[in-house]
Amino acid sequence: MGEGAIELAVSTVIFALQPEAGTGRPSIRVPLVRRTRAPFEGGWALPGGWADAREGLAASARRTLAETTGLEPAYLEQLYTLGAVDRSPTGRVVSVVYWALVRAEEAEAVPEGENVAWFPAEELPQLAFDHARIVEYALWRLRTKMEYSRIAHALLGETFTISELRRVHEAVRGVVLDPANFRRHVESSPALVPTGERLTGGAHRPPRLYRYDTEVRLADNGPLDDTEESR
Amino acid sequence: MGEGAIELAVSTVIFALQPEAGTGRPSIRVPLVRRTRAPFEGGWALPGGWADAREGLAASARRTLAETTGLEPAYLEQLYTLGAVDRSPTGRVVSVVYWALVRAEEAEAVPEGENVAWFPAEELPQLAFDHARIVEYALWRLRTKMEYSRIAHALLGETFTISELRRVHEAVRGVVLDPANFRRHVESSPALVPTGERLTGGAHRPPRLYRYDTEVRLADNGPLDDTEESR
DNA sequence: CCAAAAGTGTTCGTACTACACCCATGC
DNA sequence: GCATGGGTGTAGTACGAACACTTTTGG
Repeated sequence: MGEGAIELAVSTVIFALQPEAGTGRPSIRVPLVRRTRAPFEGGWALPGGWADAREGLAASARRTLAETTGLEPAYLEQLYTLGAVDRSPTGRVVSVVYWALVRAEEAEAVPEGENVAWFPAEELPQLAFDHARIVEYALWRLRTKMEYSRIAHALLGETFTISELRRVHEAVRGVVLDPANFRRHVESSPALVPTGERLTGGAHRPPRLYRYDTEVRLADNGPLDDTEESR
Repeated sequence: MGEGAIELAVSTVIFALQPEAGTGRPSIRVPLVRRTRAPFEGGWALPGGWADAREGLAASARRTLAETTGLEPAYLEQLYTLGAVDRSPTGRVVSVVYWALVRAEEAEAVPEGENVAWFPAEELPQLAFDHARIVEYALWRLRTKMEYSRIAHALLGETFTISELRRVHEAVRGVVLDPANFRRHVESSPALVPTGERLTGGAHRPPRLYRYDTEVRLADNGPLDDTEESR
């Protein structure tokens, strides 16, 4: 036993919401980086890099993310570990994949260029390795988890209106939600606390602003929660 | 970058139902193996071993399982990848952990001895490394998933009665279920098909036997399903 | 016939859906 | 004052929990 021929990599699927060009409606976007080395040199791939023996896996994810895109996600969770024998043409690579959510404001700050660009999650270019399937899985996970947990707020700013929160759900889950029922649904959670402030400057009745109680965990990840993950 | 100092291991948490000694009610059991090497020599640990560069991760899980316990699980799914820097005293080890279900009949066939033994999932001995937390997480996952998927049948034989299925749910989820409502609930699934046979030999009215349609997937694992997993 | 599990029927409460309606603000 | 999104009220419905009741076997 004891085999040294396996290299360990870490990749992250990052999601952010950005207003669509035509309509102003938010849509899911994913940042990709251009590969500067073979294999797939010049092709698009998920941000990531090699795991470092001196740091935990989540720390590696955060570090490689910062190095390649400059992003520091509000939410980070392990997704899956891929280890098919033939997934890299250069040798045996096992990838621990994370998925992350960043707030719209922070996503803006990423300097788009030749090496980093945001793509609509539904219209990705050809991706290196098995990264296309990874993104697909991450998207499925995001959608599934948004239905039963409160991760949506990791895509928003510190405070937000109920409409903004609803539009996040609508964009991610691809549905249209009844404003009245949605309001009651999220207001029933004690984690959603009104700030007392209102959002002024809009064209109509100024909506109340809310924030999430940070004491309450975003999602129930079971006994393995807040270990090296979950921020 | 490119760091070779990380060793990659694979472990599996296996669950089976075995009738309790006192009452005849089924209870969740986990097989553990005795460590034959330092660190934690002589202590109990999860079955596993080193990943082999020539096989996929799930294949490594199946192989190490067969080598250490002789078991070939009916259900196998990736659980989590642990990679804290200090989780092994001998160096940096990253473990890809799987969880599995085996049928009661197959669990019987495992020769208990000095090196392998079944323990009630709630009363485990001191475990090596961070394996105690892993089992806790796997148990949480098993319970959560049993509520919304149909994995229960992986703990039963080819055919089974609705009562047997209900007792599996009761044992795993630790609840008492109404037989009438449970029946209606599972019968509403088209994947549960009556064989036409009845289980005779009991003391009372012979119940109908059912089996699961194997065409239907056990659980929705999203786009990453039936890759190298899910048998 | 009796005990006990198999299996059916019915009621009740809750939670979600749909939608009617009032409120408050900028223009 | 009117258009529009913010916010409240309410009736209809689907689904699960509780439980009474009938059926079928072995002893």
